[in-house]
Amino acid sequence: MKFSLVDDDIVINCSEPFDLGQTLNCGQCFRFNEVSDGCFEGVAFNRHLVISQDNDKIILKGVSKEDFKQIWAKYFDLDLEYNNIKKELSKFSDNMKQACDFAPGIRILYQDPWEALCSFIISQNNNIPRIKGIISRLCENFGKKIYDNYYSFPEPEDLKDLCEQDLAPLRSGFRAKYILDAARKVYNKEVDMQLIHNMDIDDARIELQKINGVGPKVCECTLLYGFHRLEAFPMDVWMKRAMKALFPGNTPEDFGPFAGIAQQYIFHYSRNAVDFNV
DNA sequence: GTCCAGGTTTTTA
DNA sequence: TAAAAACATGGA
Repeated sequence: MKFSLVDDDIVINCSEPFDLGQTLNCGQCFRFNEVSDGCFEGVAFNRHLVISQDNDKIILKGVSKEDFKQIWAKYFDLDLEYNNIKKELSKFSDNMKQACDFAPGIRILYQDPWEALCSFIISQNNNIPRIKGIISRLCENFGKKIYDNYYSFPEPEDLKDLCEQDLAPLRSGFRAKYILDAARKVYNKEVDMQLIHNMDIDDARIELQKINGVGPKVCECTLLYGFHRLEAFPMDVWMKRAMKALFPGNTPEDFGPFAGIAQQYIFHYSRNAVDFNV
């Protein structure tokens, strides 16, 4: 997508679907908040970002050309042509088309793999407001201050020597021991996040599930949102309901190489538009 | 007080 | 093996 430097800001002129609210509030990331109408503030890749949308323009405040190219263009997946992908997905069935059309501006973020892993460990048997709270406290307590009240996501190294008691301020419950196991195994490369990038996806699945507290669902979320493996297909309670009601008999593989994108549209659509009681 | 939340592990039959 | 129960916490 085309962008320009205006004063000290980056302005994206959207030629492809991109809705900031839909993208940041569809349950794939937990560190951005809407601070005013259409304006979001948060942290990713150790950088504080203020980003807002005005129709087809998206403005990244005070962002340099270098940071935009190296960090944010990749984070917001700006090189992928979602129009083409959604056109293909919509052919799958009428329900798939409905899901694509419900929130057409969703893009799959390319987050930091470790942050995605840790975030979705915290997400298990939990609700989104509380997930955000726990992650926020994790960053405040163990990350580095970046700007004002904004903190970086702590690295495995920052957590590896802690004990469960040290994580008590997070109020993460039984997930604390999982966070620590993940930090240790990623730090000592028992689970090598670099190698996972180039692994066959089934090997990557086995690798990630070496971590205590990481099962199929957390694993798929990590692969999709942290490694940008767009064929990964997280099956949570919502997706199970949706598959049964809207895609009976289908499996994730049926959706093809961009199944993960299909999943995100279905997930958001099911949570916000489908009444499963009828 | 009960139920539930983008699940996984542990226990039980 | 497969199905329950347990796991912390907090809001509805």
